[in-house]
Amino acid sequence: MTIAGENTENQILTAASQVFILKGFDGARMQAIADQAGINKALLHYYFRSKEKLFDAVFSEVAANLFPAMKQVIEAELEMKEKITFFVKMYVKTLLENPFIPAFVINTLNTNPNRFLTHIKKAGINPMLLQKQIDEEAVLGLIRPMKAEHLLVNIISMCIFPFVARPIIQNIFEMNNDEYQLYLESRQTEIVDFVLKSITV
Amino acid sequence: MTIAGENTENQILTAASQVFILKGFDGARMQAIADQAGINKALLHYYFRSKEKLFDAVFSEVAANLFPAMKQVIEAELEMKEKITFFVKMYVKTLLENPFIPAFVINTLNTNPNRFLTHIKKAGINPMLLQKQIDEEAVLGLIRPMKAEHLLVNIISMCIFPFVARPIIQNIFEMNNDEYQLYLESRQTEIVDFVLKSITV
DNA sequence: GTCTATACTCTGATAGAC
DNA sequence: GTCTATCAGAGTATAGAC
Repeated sequence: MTIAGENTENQILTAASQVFILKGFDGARMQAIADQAGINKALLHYYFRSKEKLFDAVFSEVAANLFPAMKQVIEAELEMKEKITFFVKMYVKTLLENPFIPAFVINTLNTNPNRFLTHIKKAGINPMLLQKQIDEEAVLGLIRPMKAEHLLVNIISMCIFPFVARPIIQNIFEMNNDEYQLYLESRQTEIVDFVLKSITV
Repeated sequence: MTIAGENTENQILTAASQVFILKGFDGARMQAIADQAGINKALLHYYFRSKEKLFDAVFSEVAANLFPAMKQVIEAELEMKEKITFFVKMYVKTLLENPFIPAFVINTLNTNPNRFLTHIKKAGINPMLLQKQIDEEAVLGLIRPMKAEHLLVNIISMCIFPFVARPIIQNIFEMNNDEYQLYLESRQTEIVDFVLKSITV
């Protein structure tokens, strides 16, 4: 396989990511992807047989990067409060670098559930471990007792939502783009504060 | 205008809502809407000139019901903690009755931002009022000082997110559909608890 | 591997009969 | 108002030359 081939394949994947993420599967056009990659439509089909297959390749890659970092933090050897602090900062930082990923996943999830289901292997996150730690620290009086499925979802909700509902929030609070960027950054410490205050006994 | 006409128009709007909400603008097919309404495509164009206009009609209706109830609670004459309790319970209850609306709005927001922008009149929510109340109650020591744009977004995030990320959450925590329904219901009190504990001085 | 040209299907929209 | 039939354009996919 020639070097040119490798490059083209990556070019296509990069272009496809951008278009699919921005428009979703149904809104994306093969022509737009070809343009973005600086090639023609025929070549897309040469490398990936169909639009579906191309989407799968993109989605796999995106999905693959969704959980591992999360899992690593969740399973780290840290006290819960440190873990939360670390997790939120890392997670919001990642989102700031990939602000359109969450909406893309949510969109796929809801309008093309079948397409998503073929990619679900398993998140790989073990909520039992998290629950165990919460229980232990609750006994020690470090935090209050709580269900893992609420704590984790609460935290992730607050991290992600401002990225997917941006236009609405920006409208309600009348922020311009620069202000919203600052707002998103400020949420890192804000969410940590909010959560820690809530779980402190 | 005949009664039959009125009925047909409503039939179309109902069918169109269902299809658009499930598939998004790009994924929706006029044929699917016609089938759902029990009529043919031509009649869709007779009542609404184009797919875009039909979508606008649907989206207006959905968007119109998004904020008013919210606004009413936010501007009610209640102490902040009561207000939050009332708001969360009402809001999650509304979502349980319309579980696909949030994903639909988020999808439209992100893949067809222009389409959404034509509908933004103004949320009508005045965050200044909320901030004023927070400030006043903070002085009285009823709650801790906080920025309205964080408190409100935190609350709404936690209410909405489990509805748009359902498949992922359900997968991680290995819940079946019945369990997830119970989970969603349990979040009403869970979110209230979580927030009140956080904002208590 | 990459291109141009084209086949074929789907879909939004219209014409015209009833 | 409602239907059948059909058009025009867009979009995915393929054929075939280089």
